[in-house]
Amino acid sequence: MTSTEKPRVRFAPSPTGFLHVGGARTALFNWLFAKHEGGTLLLRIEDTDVERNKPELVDGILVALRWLGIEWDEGPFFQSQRIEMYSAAAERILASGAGYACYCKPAAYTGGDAAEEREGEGDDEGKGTKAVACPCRDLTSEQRVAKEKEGIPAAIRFRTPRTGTTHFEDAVFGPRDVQNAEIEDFVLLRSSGLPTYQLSVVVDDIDMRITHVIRGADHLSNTPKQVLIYEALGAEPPIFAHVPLILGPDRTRLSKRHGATSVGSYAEEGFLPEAFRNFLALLGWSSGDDSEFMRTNELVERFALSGVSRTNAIFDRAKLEWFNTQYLQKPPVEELLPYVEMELKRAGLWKEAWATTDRAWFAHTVDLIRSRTRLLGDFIGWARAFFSDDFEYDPEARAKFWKDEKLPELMLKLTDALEGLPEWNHDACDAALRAVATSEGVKAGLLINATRVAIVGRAVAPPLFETMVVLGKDRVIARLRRALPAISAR
RNA sequence: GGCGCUAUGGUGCAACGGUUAGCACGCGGCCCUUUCAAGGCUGAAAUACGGGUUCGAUUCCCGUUAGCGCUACCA
Repeated sequence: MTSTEKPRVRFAPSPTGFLHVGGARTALFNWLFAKHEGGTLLLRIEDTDVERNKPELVDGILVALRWLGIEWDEGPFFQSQRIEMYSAAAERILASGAGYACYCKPAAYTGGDAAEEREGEGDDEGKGTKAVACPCRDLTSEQRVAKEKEGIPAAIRFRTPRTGTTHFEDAVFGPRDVQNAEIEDFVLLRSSGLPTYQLSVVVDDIDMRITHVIRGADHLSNTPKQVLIYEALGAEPPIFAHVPLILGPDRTRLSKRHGATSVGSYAEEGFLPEAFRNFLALLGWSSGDDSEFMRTNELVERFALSGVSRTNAIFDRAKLEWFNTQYLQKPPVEELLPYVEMELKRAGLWKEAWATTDRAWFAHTVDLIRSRTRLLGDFIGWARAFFSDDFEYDPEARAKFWKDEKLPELMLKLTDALEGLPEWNHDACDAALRAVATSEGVKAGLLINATRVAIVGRAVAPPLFETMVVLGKDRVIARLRRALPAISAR
């Protein structure tokens, strides 16, 4: 890469049906880096594994990326449609002598068992040895011809140098030198003709002129193999940036056991994309100072690979929720309106007027409610009564605030007093209620709390008088009268 | 097993040889108060362990331990 060139990065997930939070963070870092540098982000689907090569498994990833607001400039490209390139590259490596045909039968990986088996057998030898080369490495041409005649399908392996070291630069982990003796003769092209990850990733990154490979640290150990391929192909390796992994609360890799692990599930739960982004950005990266709440433009402005940490991070849902609360409450309400609209539509509560004639009311109401929300679902949850007359009284709220025996009588008086109000605003309601409390010799809080339950059905809600104004006189009076029997019944 | 990476409160990050080790989430308390939030103040809480190097180590080096990753004809 020449210094005048703008960086080109890529996000290259394999199709798993959904976007994992770890993948989302990798995508985010790539995106932030590209935006910050004025570079280009490509999306590439790594579907060379036939079992994962299903179109429907890609959709979930695209949907999740769009939800996150991560847009790519080129792609998506599908490796499954570029197969010829990989075999051509493998043939070139074979022809150059940097690779060789291997006729061994594939040793299928079976998880921990295989590893244990390998340990178990040959206790005396083989233990603690360096990477062993496949016997096919040194086949004579006659032997090779014989194998071919037998019709044994060949894979192409890389002929790793037995000596020397392989070097590469990692923007996060620094310069790295690995002993070639530690690197086995890995497979480039499977006997099926399909490439392995090591090959396809390099061929594509060369072809797509990728300048910075930003990916999970789980790829760090295999990077030397890829550098070897770059060299065999006569290409300059990119700069690597391996970002630490995201772990579950038990410090193991994030998985279903830890609950929600796909970004789609957070979208459904009512998290805001920007809150999720901000939270994710801080998992393994910091701006250098103590800034945490950073709007997206600030994230883009401040993002740098030098701020990426080398230690694995644990996904902390409580902090995610805190971020969501911040993003629900701090930005201008207008930004929130579309999300609330979607939520209301989902619950079948949406009225078109709120987008037109009553837009001001809608904005004001959302503004009032959001001061005590944590998730978007709260708007149709405890705040349902702001948007619908069809709501229920929370049993706990009733038990707590409709307990006083004088309440039926008091509430009737209060309702009448409110109904007689010539003006309906915060102060008028406030004064009317306090007047009743004073003349009846009770604390205003008694009436305030009882009224809140009557008009919104909940013990937890925004300040009462503002709520009354937003709901309007007619509704408040109607709801108070409707609640009277229930209050009497307690 | 081999190779590698990492190691600051429960969690996420600061401090990149000299600070009373800072911030945020979470937790406790107080203030505010009309419920609940938000906000303000405040408390408890950390340099994994052992050796070096240095006038001085969270910081540099070595070892130990622990966690994680890789070690597939998965990606």
